[in-house]
Amino acid sequence: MNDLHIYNSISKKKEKFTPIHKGAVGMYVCGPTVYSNVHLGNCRTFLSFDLVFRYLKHLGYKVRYVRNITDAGHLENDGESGDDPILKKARLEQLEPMEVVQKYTVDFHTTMAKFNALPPSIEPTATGHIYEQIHIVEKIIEEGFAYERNGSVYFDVLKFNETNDYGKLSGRKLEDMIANTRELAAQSDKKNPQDFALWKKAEPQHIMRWPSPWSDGFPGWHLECTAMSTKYLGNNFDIHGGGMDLKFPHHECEIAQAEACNNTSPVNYWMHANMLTLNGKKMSKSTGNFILPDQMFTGNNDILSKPFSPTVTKFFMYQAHYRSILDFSSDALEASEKGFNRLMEAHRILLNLDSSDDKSTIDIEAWRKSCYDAMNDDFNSPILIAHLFESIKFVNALKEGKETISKVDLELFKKTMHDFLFEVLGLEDNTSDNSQDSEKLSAAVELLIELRNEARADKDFALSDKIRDELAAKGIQLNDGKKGTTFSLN
RNA sequence: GGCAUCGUGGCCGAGUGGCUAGGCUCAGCUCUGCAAAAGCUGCUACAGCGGUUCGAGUCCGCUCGAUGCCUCCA
Repeated sequence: MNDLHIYNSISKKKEKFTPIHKGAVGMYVCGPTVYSNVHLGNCRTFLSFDLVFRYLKHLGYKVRYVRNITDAGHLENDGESGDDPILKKARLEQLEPMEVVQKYTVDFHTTMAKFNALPPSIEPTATGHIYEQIHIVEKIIEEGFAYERNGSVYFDVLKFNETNDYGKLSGRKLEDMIANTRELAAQSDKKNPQDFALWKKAEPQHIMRWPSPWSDGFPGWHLECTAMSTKYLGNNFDIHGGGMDLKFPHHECEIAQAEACNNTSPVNYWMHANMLTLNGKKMSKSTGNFILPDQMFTGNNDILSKPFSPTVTKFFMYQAHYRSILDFSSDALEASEKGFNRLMEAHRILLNLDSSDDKSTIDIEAWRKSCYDAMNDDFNSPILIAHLFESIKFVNALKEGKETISKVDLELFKKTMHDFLFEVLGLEDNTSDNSQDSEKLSAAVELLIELRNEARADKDFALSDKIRDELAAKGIQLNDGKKGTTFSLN
């Protein structure tokens, strides 16, 4: 079916992808914490995994894609006085915590829809899986890898590390971590600073709380992902993804929890998407160094020279590999937009091409293979896009009759282009919508083109240039070609 | 301080040790009444220093610089 290789963060190597169950893939991706609008950096990660999801499906796999919504309680810091960002926001906006969660979950969904990202197969919430999380804590205690203190339960990292390897994902050694611990005077219930909370007792003012065998409280941050991934995908599943910044401690803790609980390594392929930077620094909610998707789409921001559509933004992101840091700038986006428009124009020309020959003078099969080779090499979308650009040369040569193509090859060409542009990359050609309004506009502009051509025939260039320039000023550009004049909207 | 990643031509950005990535910009040409659009052609770079090798952007070492994680973050 394929020769897909995936870079596995835990082995730091590209490995041939072999799913646990033939023909099916289980994939879990850490979703957003819904206490504010998702910013563009958040979106990049989800779009990276949308590409993975789409390509796996395109290859014919039956994919169960689980992406959680974190709607409860992890703490801003691990100290006793930690604040839950959702609660904090609820106070700030004078809303019930679940109103905050609802508001930003909706925002997340509408934003991802604008990017034409596919919804996951299952989108579970932390608050919907309290029972499962409590159950895991009980099991970890039973296995002897957790202890209870004053109503809270902590994972015993040192104990775990005696029999397992804590730090194998992030490449850390526990002894180094201990050596580098800055002794913060905070009076903690933890035995060791490296331990992390599985269950936290709620302070009286903490609204989001659930009963448990240890206290009225809330689950630790890392726990929900273990609970929900294993519930829906099994104790051992194929792919776990997330942002690079979650590698440590979040994913490390997930491995520890799952191994402590189920005595098996939870994930076969760990994938980490790299950061989107702004001014050379990671986009981040807490530092304020970010741009919101809607600010991009409307142009309502101080960073960019003009608005950019969701599909252009996505195309820009896919021109870099998901494991590379990508810096965000107006120049880079404008370059992408021009390239994107050229690609879409070529695709429209391709759709109107006919086969006039039995023989092909271009090797579509080889080109098609190079597209798959690119994606099979750890989802290398920039290489794929380079090949798509290469095909523009074919399209133009065919259009001008410099090359020929057989009927079979032409169909294959069209299908391959369509598949990669729209199914795999999930782009949208929004430059040519066929709404009724655009048909009326088209009729009007066609009339002006006709009048202009009459003026040109009469050598009345003052008039013909006026029509051309005035339309251009309105964002309607006339394109004079050999076969007549067409127009495009800017 | 610890762990890790990265440093590619004017800009963005791929690169499995040996063959032109690609996009944007720019220049020339074709087309055009002139333009624009489109097309074609051109632009050989890999932070620095040393090493391995017949051969290194690609491997190793050092130096410089940047970033990420080590506290919530995609």
